[in-house]
Amino acid sequence: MPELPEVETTLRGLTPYLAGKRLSRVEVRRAGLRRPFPPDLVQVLTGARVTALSRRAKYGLIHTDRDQTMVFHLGMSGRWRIDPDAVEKHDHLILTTEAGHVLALNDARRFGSVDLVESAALDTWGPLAALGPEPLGPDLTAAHLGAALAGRVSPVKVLLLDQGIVAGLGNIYVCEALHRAGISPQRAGAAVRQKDLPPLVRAIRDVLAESIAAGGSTIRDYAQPNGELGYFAANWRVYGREGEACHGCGAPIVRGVQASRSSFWCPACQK
DNA sequence: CCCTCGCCCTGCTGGC
DNA sequence: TGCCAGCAGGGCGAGG
Repeated sequence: MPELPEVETTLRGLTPYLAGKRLSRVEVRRAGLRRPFPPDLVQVLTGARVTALSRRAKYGLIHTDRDQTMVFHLGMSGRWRIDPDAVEKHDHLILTTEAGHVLALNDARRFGSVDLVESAALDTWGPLAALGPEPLGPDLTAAHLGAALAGRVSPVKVLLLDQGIVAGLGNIYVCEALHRAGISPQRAGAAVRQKDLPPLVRAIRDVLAESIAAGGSTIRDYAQPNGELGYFAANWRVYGREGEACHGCGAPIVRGVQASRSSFWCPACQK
């Protein structure tokens, strides 16, 4: 499930193939994903040169020399396949570069998206404008988090999934960060104490940075046609571990549903 | 404004 | 072996 670290790893994998390169062919194989593809997608991208790649939250940005930026979201099952042996089911968009490399956007569940946005207006484009601070940047502070959680009755787990509070966290990394910080996902936002905030910020940063490092360590694999990513799964301490022993105290990890999504936590370590 | 819920979509898993 | 219900969940809109 692509969250911030997976999108970051994806962009690092794509950069050598796309940055500075001209797109010689753009093939759309279905009308769209979550939303229809922009009607002028092929026209705008064909012959365009990619000037840079970047990330905002879980969005990947492919900047071009045509004053338009292609913004993609991987949703639940999206991934880019690099130089695949053959076109596969769910390869919805295929870019070919001047150098002959093929990049296929594959998304079985089609929760992802592809948009074209005026490069000069990226910051004001709706989905990006509403985002909170980057968790690995300087703006995610204990003070910011404290202000965002203050007075909220929603569980801290649900609030951390809100992209307007912190941009880029998903279900897995929220569960992992809360475990590292010793905070129960069920605690109300308003019940997160001042002294809990710096450890929570640190936990968020640490788990994301460690996951990116793990993804980066398998970036060589990413460049293979099968496109498999290192998903950091071996390092999950609570996610998907219902009934297994907490690495910290040995108590069994429990699972609960919050806002229609699974939460995993250690009831002994997380209060 | 705050909060919850349901929808979208398909591959995988487990039960029978 | 085959069938099928249930589950996975990010973003977004509807409704209380």
